[in-house]
Amino acid sequence: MSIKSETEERMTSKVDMDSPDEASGGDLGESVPLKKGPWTSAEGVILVDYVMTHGEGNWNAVQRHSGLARCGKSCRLRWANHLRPDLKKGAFTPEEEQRIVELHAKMGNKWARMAVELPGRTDNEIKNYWNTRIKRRQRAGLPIYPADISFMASQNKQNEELGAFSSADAQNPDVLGINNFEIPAVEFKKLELTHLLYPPQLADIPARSLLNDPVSNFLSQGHRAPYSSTYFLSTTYPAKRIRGSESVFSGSNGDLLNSLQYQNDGSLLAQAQAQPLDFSSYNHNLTYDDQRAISNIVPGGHAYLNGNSSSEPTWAMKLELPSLQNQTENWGSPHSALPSLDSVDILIQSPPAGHSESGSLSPSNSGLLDAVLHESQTMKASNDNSYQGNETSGNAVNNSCPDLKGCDIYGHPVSPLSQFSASVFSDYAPINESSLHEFPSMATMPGGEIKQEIGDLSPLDDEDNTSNQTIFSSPKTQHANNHLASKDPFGSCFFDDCDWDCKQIHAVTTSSGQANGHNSCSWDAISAMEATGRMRL
DNA sequence: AATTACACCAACCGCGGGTCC
DNA sequence: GGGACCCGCGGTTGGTGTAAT
Repeated sequence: MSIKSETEERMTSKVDMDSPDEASGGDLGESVPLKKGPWTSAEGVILVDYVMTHGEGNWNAVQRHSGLARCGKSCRLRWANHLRPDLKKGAFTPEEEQRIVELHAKMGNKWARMAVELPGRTDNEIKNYWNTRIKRRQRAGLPIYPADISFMASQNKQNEELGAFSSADAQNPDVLGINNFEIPAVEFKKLELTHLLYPPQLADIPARSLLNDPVSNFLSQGHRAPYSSTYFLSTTYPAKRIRGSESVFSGSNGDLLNSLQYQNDGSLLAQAQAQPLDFSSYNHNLTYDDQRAISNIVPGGHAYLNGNSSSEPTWAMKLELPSLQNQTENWGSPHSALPSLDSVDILIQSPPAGHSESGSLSPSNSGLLDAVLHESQTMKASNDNSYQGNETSGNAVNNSCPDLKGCDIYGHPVSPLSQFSASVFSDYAPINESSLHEFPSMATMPGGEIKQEIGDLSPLDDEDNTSNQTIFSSPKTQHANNHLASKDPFGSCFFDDCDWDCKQIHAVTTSSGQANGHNSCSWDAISAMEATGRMRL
């Protein structure tokens, strides 16, 4: 267990100077040489302690306040990608992998936004996964997207080329914060026919997932973090600290636990940063054996996520609309950045004719307000089509797609993928011969020309995660739960370099105000780990 | 056993947007 | 209005582990 940390220490013994970029940040004028390279567990603990005390944000102040010789950017990255308590580590599940493919098809390389759709996953993880996947598929001579999703992707590309809205934005009402608007859904439904033509095939699944990957299996068997995208805001759209406020926390860290906001279903409504004391999601450095052992002890973990508190967050939260950066990219430039897969992706070059035939507002020829309205419509439509229910459309035949004419789309079960596909398709979905050339014949798709890359799935019900949430309720067992769960930010300390100083960790965590017993780095937990043989003291 | 190729991961870098002063 | 600062995103690089040869 400690091998990695020792290696890590050796690696990080080489200390580089900070980049000019960060050095120009202003607050770092103390000329303290900033360290680069891999983080040590000790640094991680310092950072965790800092965040627990001061909250997220103001990263450049970390060095100032904690003495951590890391630039703010590095701190933010470390926190966001590794130390954040809501991270879901381990291999992507097949469902997640498919979701990534879908998301990429509609969003392109918008990793952060994809991460919002994949609770517990970071943009970096997704990006790494995708890049690896691309390489693998290119080497294998496979298209980047499976046929069904490829079609979707091409549509998305087409939309972009037409200066249309990014459907990605429309897919994210939380981001827009206007999901309460009553705007008639006027689009997309006709495209539900896709689910008839393309049974939900898994996108390509890496070899490790096709194998009997214990981690994947573990995760796919329902051991998932009980997060839903409704509350998982990730670091992509965090509620920022109000500039100038020294701390976002009004009280002790104990208050933090009470300041979490939950929805009726028990899911956490407030931002992930509101729960900096839940370290139950850190299994980054655990081996599978570790995870298995832990899962045997504490199935599910995340005990206190299922808590119930209606109190308002006490930290300063600034609600903000999303940046229009992406929208404007899509609206303004007909040559806006395309998914980076252009060279290999299958593209559909279709005429813009019929673009506006739905009667929906088109941002391509209107101003911001129209754009917002358009997006609202899109959003509403996508909401109507997304995942729940088998609502079908009365006007679902896409006349612009000859191959799809006449498809009876009524009364068929709607797969999540298809629902998704429908939601991301716009009303213009023409397809030309070149694209059909590239695709396997649509007529043959359902039958099996498409390589079925993975067998039966057991789709996980994100809505049903609550069953895994509360396992232990007593404070004492909750200690163990929080820290023995497979995602424990202190796991790296426990498992990597326990020799470092568990007592120090304990001191750090308990001194940070977790008086209510939640999330403190309990010796109960350590003892429990010791009992499993997964930890040495 | 040694070498190579690949997969995976963590971290850095540059850039641009937003906010504050 | 403009500069400074902060933050986040996407691209890229480099290290490590592992399977294949």
